[in-house]
Amino acid sequence: VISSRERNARGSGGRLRDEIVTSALALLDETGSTDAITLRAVARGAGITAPSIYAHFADREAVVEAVVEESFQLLSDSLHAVIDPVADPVDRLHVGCREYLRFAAEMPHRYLAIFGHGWDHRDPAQAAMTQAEFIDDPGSEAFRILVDCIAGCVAAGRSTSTDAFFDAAALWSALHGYSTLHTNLPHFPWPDDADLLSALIDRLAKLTQ
Amino acid sequence: VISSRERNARGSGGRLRDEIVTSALALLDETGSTDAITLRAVARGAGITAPSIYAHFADREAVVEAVVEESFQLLSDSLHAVIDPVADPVDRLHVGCREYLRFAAEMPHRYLAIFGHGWDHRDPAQAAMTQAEFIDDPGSEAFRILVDCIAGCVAAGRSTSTDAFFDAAALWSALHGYSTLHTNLPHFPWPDDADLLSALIDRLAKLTQ
DNA sequence: TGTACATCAGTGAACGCGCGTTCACTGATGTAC
DNA sequence: TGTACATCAGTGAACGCGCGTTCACTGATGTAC
Repeated sequence: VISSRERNARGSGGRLRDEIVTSALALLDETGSTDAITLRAVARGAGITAPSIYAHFADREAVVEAVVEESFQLLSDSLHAVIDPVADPVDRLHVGCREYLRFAAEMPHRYLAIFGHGWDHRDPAQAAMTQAEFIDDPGSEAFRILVDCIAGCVAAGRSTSTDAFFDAAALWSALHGYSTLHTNLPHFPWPDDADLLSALIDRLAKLTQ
Repeated sequence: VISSRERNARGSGGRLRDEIVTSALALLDETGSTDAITLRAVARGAGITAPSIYAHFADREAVVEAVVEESFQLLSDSLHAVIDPVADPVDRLHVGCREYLRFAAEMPHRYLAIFGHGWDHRDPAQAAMTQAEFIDDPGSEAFRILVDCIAGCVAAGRSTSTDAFFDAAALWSALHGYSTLHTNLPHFPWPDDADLLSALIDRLAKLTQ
């Protein structure tokens, strides 16, 4: 909570906007639900009054959307930062998956905000996309990386996959399920993290040893 | 919404309790979040006034807990109903997993109420359990069935798994991830349902063809 | 250099709402005499 | 068989709360003359 703040300078349109998003992200991290992102709580955290938010966002929902978008961008950036485009494809796949799990484990609430409810961002109530459409969509960053890694393994003769999209969907499902179950059921006697991850990757990406 | 109702007879302690849980389940099914289970809305649905609920539940949280427990019981019962104990172990595994996905697809909100947030039911803030403790816990019904199916495949020489618990955890993660992603991202160009399920089972339970 | 003014970031009071929970109560029903 | 009474399922008003959103406003700051 910011107790006192100086009024922003004249042309500083974006500054308060960022502070609002930062405050909203903090609320999400603390409480674990986007429901906790109320305009009054966000304003409290940013050291302003609630009506000020309307200069930067249409309504409460727009603030939540910005939070989700920011979180998704952070996930994409994390994955890109960690994947060396010229490294061994099997290594790239392992490193990328490990980073994905790390993000989900360290920022579970942001991860759930992205994939846990809805995914209405992009297009509301529209028909399903084809695989080609989905791969070309700018919002599919994270999944595209996964498909590319598996295709790279196939090209290098390290995977027997005959359908990189299919196997990427299978692996993504497993990564997502492991992440969310691990977060929500900490009492479960989980096997060793690295062993389980390796098993999921090896078997679902059909890697050859 | 029940518009009119007769007063319950004298010794009918459980009747209103059941009607309250039914109303709460309907709210969950309609709105998709346990947050929608408010005492006033539950009462409206049951045709009573909100304070009447306190005769049967300590507070709002107790109602939500009852809803989650009821949902979990339904899942366990569905799995048991569908698994023939004397059938071919590979078939049992497939049938059980398919039923699991069916439950999650047809009652996505109940499924998420069970596994989506917390899992505090059982023991709050307690240490992780050992595998043996978890398997013996009466609340582990669904997972125990999965382990048993895989162990059955191994015993029949149809699986090369050397650690049924490990592989069950992997398969469960994948089933859970596929279920929740499928619910939350209907726009994603999912591969054929049966193909993906077969791939997950075959590879993660290490079935031999 | 000095002053009037337009701009605009942010305020503070107010609205109507649905909520969880409390409290004193009502009135039908089964039972004791 | 008739009547007084205890039981108890359920009511209705009220409380204080935090919420999203609106509205007229204030007051510091940059700019035009």
